[in-house]
Amino acid sequence: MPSLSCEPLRHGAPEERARQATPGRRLDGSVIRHLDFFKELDDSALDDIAGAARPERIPRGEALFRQGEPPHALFIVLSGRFKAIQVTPEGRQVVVRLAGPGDLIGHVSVFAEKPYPATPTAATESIALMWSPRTFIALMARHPPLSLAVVRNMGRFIEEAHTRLRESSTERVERRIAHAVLRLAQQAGHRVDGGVEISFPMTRQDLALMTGATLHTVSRVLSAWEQQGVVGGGRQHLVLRDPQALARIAEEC
Amino acid sequence: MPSLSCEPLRHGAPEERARQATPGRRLDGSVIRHLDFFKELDDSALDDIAGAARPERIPRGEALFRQGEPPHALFIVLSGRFKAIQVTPEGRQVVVRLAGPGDLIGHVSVFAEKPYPATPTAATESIALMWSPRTFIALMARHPPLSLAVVRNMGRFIEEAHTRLRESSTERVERRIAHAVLRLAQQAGHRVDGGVEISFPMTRQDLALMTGATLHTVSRVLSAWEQQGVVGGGRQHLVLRDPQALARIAEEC
DNA sequence: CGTGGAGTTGAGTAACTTCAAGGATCGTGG
DNA sequence: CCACGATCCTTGAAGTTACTCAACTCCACG
Repeated sequence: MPSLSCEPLRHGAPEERARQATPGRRLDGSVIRHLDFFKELDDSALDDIAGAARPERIPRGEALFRQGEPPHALFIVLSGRFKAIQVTPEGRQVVVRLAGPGDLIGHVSVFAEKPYPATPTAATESIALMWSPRTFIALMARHPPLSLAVVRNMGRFIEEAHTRLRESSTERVERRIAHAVLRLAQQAGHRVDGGVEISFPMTRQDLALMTGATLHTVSRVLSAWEQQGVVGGGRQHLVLRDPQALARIAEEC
Repeated sequence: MPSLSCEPLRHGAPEERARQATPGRRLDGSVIRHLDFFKELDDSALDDIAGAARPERIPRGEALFRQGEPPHALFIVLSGRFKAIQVTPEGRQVVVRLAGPGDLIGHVSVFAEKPYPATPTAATESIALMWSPRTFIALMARHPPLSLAVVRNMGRFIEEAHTRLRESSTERVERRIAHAVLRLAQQAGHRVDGGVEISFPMTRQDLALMTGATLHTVSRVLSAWEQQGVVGGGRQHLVLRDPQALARIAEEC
């Protein structure tokens, strides 16, 4: 791992965390039953798992935790969206990941017993469940299917990382952006008349951070696409008008 | 996932696999006890795990399996080195990973139940243990610490992927190469007089595939470093003469 | 109605790639 | 032992992509 010596990390705005933990009674399995992640688990396991969790509401713009902190918890997203931003020692940023309902956050650090590698910020108001490392590991030992679910989830995770890695080293910017937009549409798009809309605020800057391009290049590319009627929308708002055309741009032989 | 429609994948040379499975008796825990990966497991568990495995000897240049195949097994490296090469739909290659003793191979696909995403080729003569998916999943259920070990291992995996992802989108080629070489030295270097030697054949081409650069650029960069006395060696052979200098190149603010 | 975040667009340029040609090193078979 | 083909490596020159720098517009929101 590269040292952090070069420059003190800046962790975005220094706002205080004032998250709201819903107080009171233990949760039951019903809050997580619908999530794909838990589909192999039976009701009593679900109750056990949910019962050990603490729910948190995270307002837009707030972070679940911050890069560099020791991993004190792991989370699963119930609703909303997070973008995980990693800051390099030189102060550059990268969006390493987007997470939506059913995605685990922080598990990698918890299992590896290493500091969180990125800061996951709520892109929209979100709700997540939280467990302490020990609690969760105990749950895994108690419910083997949970282990398997974690492993499967991490597998998908790795696949995505490798896909992006491959893209970023073999593909030109325009294509990378096309892939990123298609992935976004798949993960977080909903149909509207005349296209698929990305259902959370997405700036050119974000797209740039996701593709390893600059804000400027992304803007130029999107402008060109807009003229061709491939995408639409403006200001933190993206609509895919012609997915086929975009797919062609992404895959062109 | 991008479709594979563009062009039929070429899988390198069409040599037949003539691997040698050591025949005969069940293995016992002694073959895996020394591996870091298994350090949380007790002797009876180790015997159980090793006993269910089949050892394979893989000569240099042979593949453990091929990209696109359904995952019929997962492996752990006992000795040797593999490089996992992914071929893009357009026919470009990327080295997504290097694996040495104690590393799992194929687990991601097995758990995700998706085709293998890359072809791991032995960079030197290697020995690996093999399990069928069902066997291994049963072992995990039987030995919770094994699950945990898998999860931890995948965690490190993800971290590395993210590090590379970040590097490849924020760093210039020279630095990416510096990081790659440092990582190599760390993972597979041994001290020799006047430096650290990478202990398996490593071509400029490989380095290029690992960093998303071209063979030519890598060659130029290494030539420059050689003149400065930072690295040495030739033809598939790399010696780090001045790790400090390289670290400076890699981290420079 | 002004302020700031978000986006656009142009001009210049650096970093890499591509193209091209040739040199070094290895293994193999005569 | 030497010639050979196959890899691997080097280096120059030309060409491109996408970045940097810079100025400007648009819009939302207080």
